[in-house]
Amino acid sequence: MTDQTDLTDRVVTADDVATAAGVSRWTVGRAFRKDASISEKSRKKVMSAAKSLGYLPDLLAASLASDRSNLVALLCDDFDNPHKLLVLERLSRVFREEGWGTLLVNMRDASDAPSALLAASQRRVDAAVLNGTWFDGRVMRAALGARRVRKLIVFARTSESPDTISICCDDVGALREIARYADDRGYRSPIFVAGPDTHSAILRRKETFLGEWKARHGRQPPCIHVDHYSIPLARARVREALPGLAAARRPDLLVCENDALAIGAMDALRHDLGLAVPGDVAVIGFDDVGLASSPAYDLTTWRQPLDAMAAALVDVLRADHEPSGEYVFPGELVRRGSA
Amino acid sequence: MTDQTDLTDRVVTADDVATAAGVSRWTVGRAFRKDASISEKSRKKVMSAAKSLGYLPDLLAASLASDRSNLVALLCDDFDNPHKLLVLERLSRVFREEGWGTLLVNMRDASDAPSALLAASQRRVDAAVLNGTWFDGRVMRAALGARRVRKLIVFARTSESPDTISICCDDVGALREIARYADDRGYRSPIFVAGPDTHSAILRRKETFLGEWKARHGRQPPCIHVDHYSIPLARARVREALPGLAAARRPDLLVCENDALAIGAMDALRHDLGLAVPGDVAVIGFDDVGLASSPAYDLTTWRQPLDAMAAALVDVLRADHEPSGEYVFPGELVRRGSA
DNA sequence: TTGTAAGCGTTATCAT
DNA sequence: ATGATAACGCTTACAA
Repeated sequence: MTDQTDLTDRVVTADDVATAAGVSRWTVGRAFRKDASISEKSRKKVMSAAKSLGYLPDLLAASLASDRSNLVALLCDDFDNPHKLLVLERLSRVFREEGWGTLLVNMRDASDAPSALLAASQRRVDAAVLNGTWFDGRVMRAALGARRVRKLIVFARTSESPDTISICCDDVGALREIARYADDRGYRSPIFVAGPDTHSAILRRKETFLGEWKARHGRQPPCIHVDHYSIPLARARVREALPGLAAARRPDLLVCENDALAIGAMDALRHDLGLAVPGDVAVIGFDDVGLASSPAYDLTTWRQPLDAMAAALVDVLRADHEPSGEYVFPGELVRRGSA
Repeated sequence: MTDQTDLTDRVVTADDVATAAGVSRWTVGRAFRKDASISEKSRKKVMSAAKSLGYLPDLLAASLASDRSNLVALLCDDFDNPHKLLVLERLSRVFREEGWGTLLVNMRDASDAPSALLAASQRRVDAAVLNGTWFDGRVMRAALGARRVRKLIVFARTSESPDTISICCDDVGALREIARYADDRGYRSPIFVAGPDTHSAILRRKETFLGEWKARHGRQPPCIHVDHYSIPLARARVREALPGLAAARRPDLLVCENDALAIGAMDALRHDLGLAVPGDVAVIGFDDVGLASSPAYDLTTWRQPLDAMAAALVDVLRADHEPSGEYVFPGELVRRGSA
């Protein structure tokens, strides 16, 4: 038996505002919606009553009733990569600008991805944005099985599944141009530094570079694989791998799958192997993280078109229908001192 | 008029599971709660029915009914600081481990903070964790006014308001020890590199260092202020500020309020001013971001006790009552090559 | 241990 | 333009 007159510590509800404004509860709701058909007079009355009572619509109740949560899940892993911070900042910002809340879900590893997706679906997120490296086809299927995730968008990498939307940088075009640039600058014995095989294959950066170089010079450059996109790990792997190469295969350039690998590689070259960058070995990265422009690294790299990608993501999220396919954006080479 | 027998694309609800399992809807609910009193037999029946139907409890509806959302809002700004990535990863991970969702709210600037807090409160978050630099007392008051935010926790800095909980590193103890270390190592003319005045005052790192140094040597070291905790900005400010100092005040050490400032300072020293670190000028930072251990910087710094701080945060969030006060943890000096 | 009634605060839908 | 009805899917009582 709730006493309507006892307002102590009770949450202010639309009914309270309605009573205060002398209108119905539904009119209060309309006043707070953009598109609703309501007279200016009513809206004013409602708004002033709402203000004096300190009323704010309850998004939880609204979500339940409307079956739209205005929540977007952002599923991430790979927090070692400094590029992640750029993405998190940008996406959480544009989501908020669009009126969506950001549900950040930290996927620990590949096996964790399906459960992360379920966690999101239990909150009826309007969409799930996957920005990570460690999920695979299984995740996609789990996601599509979770009926409450209406939209599944793979951000910053291509998707293996045809049913999903993916928004990414044109990796193939990028690596072609990087190969051309390396060739033009006179480098002749590059090595490609790649991430873990599974993810590397999806990015298609490695195969593109290797293929393009082979087309130009008839031989495929060697590769170094790093198990994780982490700066210290890349450093360790490059330190181990380089001295083992026959002298004839000693590289004059390391083309790296991303900046984390590139920075780790530079650390190894300079501080473990005593080589000068770019004097002895040049380095090219990918992402253009903040550090790439620091004078300590001054890294030639590829800038992902984050503006365009974020804008495309918003468009896709806004769309009423279920779009699908790939949205690919070009990006640009950022020439600095390292190559 | 919903047709109960038409299951096409309908969300599976507790009622469906109840029917399938031959129990009541409430028993289904109990089966999914940890503490509920339910017979093992019923639970098994329910769970197998749930599994075969693909049922998962709807957290939205649960939140509305129970008035607990199991959502924690994480209000952040200062995404330029690489330390933010450590915090985001850690907190989103422990929240998930505890069964809480993370609502990431990106505060653009100081004026944005109150509205960010309201956005969180509209989702009935169980708690709001503030991890940022740009909010001030006004935000606190706005937050406490928002009745639906039950707990307000300031993370990684002290709070100005006595009504809030704060979990932070012992900045005062840290800077005392840094001053002692600098003194012991023979540095005699340090400069303190601080962030924006408002925030700097709250951290108390600057005043602690200055005070401690004055107590030891009778004079207060000069300061350089940077408007933002950003690496490039710190670089620019140090580049401008250092040459202007009289030769007698030329520093042999820069003590920096955090690693972002320290890294920017090192860039300026080495690449703009042609000075060797630590040969000509030593540098000390604060935070121990990933970059600090890179050989390019090899930064002596203070490691915030993130483990302990995250654990304390969980305890505070778990607590039924409303704890308050400051939870302070010590951290440790990480000695590397830069000082 | 299990079932029932009464909400939680909103919105979709229809009626006026 | 506004009001009324019936959900949305669950949980907290409390009764059996």
